[in-house]
Amino acid sequence: MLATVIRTRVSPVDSLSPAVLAPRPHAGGSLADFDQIGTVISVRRNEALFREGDPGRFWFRVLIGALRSSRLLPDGRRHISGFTLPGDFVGLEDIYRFTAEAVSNATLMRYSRQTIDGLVEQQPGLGRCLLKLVCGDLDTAQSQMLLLGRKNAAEKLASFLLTMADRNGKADRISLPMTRCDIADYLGLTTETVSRVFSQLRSEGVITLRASSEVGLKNRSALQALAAAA
Amino acid sequence: MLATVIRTRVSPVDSLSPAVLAPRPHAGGSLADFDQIGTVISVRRNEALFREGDPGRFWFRVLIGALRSSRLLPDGRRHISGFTLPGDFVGLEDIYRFTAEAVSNATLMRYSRQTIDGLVEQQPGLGRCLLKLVCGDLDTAQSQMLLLGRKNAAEKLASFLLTMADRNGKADRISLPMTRCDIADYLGLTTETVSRVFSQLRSEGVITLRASSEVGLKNRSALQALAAAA
DNA sequence: CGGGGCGTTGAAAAGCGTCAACCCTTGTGG
DNA sequence: CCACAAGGGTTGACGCTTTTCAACGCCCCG
Repeated sequence: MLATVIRTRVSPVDSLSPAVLAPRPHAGGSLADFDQIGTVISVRRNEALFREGDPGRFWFRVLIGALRSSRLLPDGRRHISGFTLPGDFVGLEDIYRFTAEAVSNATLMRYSRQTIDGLVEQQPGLGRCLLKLVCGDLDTAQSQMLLLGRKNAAEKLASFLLTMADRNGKADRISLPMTRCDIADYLGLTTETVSRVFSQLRSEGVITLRASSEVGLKNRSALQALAAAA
Repeated sequence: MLATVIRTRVSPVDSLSPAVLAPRPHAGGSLADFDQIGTVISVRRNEALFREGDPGRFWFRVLIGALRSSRLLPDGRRHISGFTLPGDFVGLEDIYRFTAEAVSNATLMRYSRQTIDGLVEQQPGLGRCLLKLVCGDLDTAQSQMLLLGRKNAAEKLASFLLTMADRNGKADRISLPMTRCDIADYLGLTTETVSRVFSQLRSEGVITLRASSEVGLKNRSALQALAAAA
């Protein structure tokens, strides 16, 4: 096991773009209050932020980089329930229900759960914000269940690429921080199948791949047709 | 489209067992306050309580019967994100994210969202209760994603049967209110595969089937071994 | 008595997984 | 500076699980 998975460093917070630090649109304004009470920390690629079953003493928000939230079956099969990207929160539970690891070197804000509970006690609007955040996560989870249970490999990858593009500022080129294996464990596929569908989409001219992690969306409507609903 | 999906009837609430009306163990005591402000309604099998995209004006709790929450792809493929059984809540969103229909004739408590918001405003503990409820739903959803993405048909059905038995009071015989098709759409399978796995488990002596909806758990540890983690 | 919904079973097909080989990049140590 | 190892990615061949398509039985209700 890793000895110390969380290491505190001096904050590079001044170099962050304001857009990243601003609350997410649907989160409501009050979340900005949290910026006062957080600590900036860093985690390195593949380090765990917390593990399934740990007491949930902190809440986190990604500033730079990306996290993955995963669960394991006893025989080692893994599923990734989500990726946490800049601006997103993770870890609002009494006891963590999954393991959170860094997909790439990442910089985070860490909020003490006690402090948050205190703030919520004072400002009831903040509680509504948290409730909305978790309801949004639930909505996302239900979309993902539809994907996992009812979409084929190409539809899964198309949905994934469109979602990543949207979260990445709706650009037509995305830089994927996670490996093919991470994507496979997120979509309920194997790395080989993910790789094959990437190749297939490229050969059809739907996407470009200048490097394996650099995806250009050449034909968005084709992707949307594949993704069907999302 | 159904003209009136919600019909109010005189309450048969006196006939309910106290266990059903009591708050769920992990929900905290304050939820009992809601019993004062609700209306008892009935829905008939296959009637919709609300539909994806409707404004979320009510919150519901099942007293008798069962509901299914489902989403559709444009071509008709369906996924059921969950079943709502006696004691469970459903519909805590600004805008409903899925369609809720009755799996069997059902009796529900209906709470106005406005009234709930007012109560939460007065009692901050209530907000924490709701947050915990939604976090629990998120936990369940993530387990289900692991199931959908990484378990095979037999493992899926074993997990499902054990979960249903637990929710049904941990008995060794369960009466399934939903059809094979509902189960299939919940587990990301087809009705044929569900039926085949039922037959296979019966032929292995793991379960009994006196009727297609009456399942006896003969060999719980075999089911648990199949379900692996859940 | 008849019809429709639901469930079961069989045979064939397809999609995805498994296994294996190979390439490329990166980083490490001699 | 180069050699080599390790991790990630791609591609091919093959096989298995699940889906698809079809037929049929059962039960309930009109």
